[in-house]
Amino acid sequence: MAFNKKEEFSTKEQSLAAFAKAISHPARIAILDVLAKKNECICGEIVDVLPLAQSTVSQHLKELKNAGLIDGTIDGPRSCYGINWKAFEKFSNEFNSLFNNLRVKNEKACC
Amino acid sequence: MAFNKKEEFSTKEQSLAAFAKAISHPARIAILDVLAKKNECICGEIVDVLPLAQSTVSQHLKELKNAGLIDGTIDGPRSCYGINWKAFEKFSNEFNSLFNNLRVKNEKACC
DNA sequence: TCTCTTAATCGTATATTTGCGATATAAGAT
DNA sequence: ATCTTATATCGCAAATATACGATTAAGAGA
Repeated sequence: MAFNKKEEFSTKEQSLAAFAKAISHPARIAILDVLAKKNECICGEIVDVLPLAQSTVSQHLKELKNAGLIDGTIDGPRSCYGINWKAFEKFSNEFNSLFNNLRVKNEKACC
Repeated sequence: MAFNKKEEFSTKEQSLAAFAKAISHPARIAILDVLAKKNECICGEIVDVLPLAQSTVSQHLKELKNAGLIDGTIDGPRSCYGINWKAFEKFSNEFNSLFNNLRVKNEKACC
């Protein structure tokens, strides 16, 4: 049981679900907000702003990184993060595609 | 530990995160797709289309319902589901607000 | 009434997520 | 060389999510 059946769905569905998952926690939305405001290159500043421990923030950053939404580069003793705008726009478009698709499909079915 | 710290974030962040969570599983995206295609009133048809057991589909439907994205009405021995387009548009707009907000904040920070 | 169909719910197993403290790592400062 | 600072990672605990089969509930039809 509890086998992972996610791969039985379409690639598009999986990709959208993965993106949604990446932003499915308020902490990660807050992180994106901080990164957008400061343009790039913030590290422990995020920890100061969020009500979470450093290790927890680090974990959330890792997830955003894995999802491709942010980039992280090591800059001396600290880490520099920034939004990957290219990936961000891609996802934003995919989202709107999904929304529009649902609307269009419904219009066709309706009348 | 593992205390839920979600409520320490802003209402907007929580609400967006909750919506993202609702569509963070391919099965739930697939369900929305089916509901859009058939306009409304589908029940066990979803089970036929998805590679999941009836009880699992029922659970996913419940989550979408809790998130407010779909409505379910009992129609005799069967259940009738449909997308709650009002809520859907609300979320769609909130999403685009988030995306635009991040873009604007970044432009200001940039130069 | 009894049966069939449809769907929700319960119980259970397993997997994943969330969170923290402690520890490791790595670069800069002293 | 050692100390400090910044972050990542490890190990753990608790909570949530995912999935299924079995059971329940409720209307439809014989």
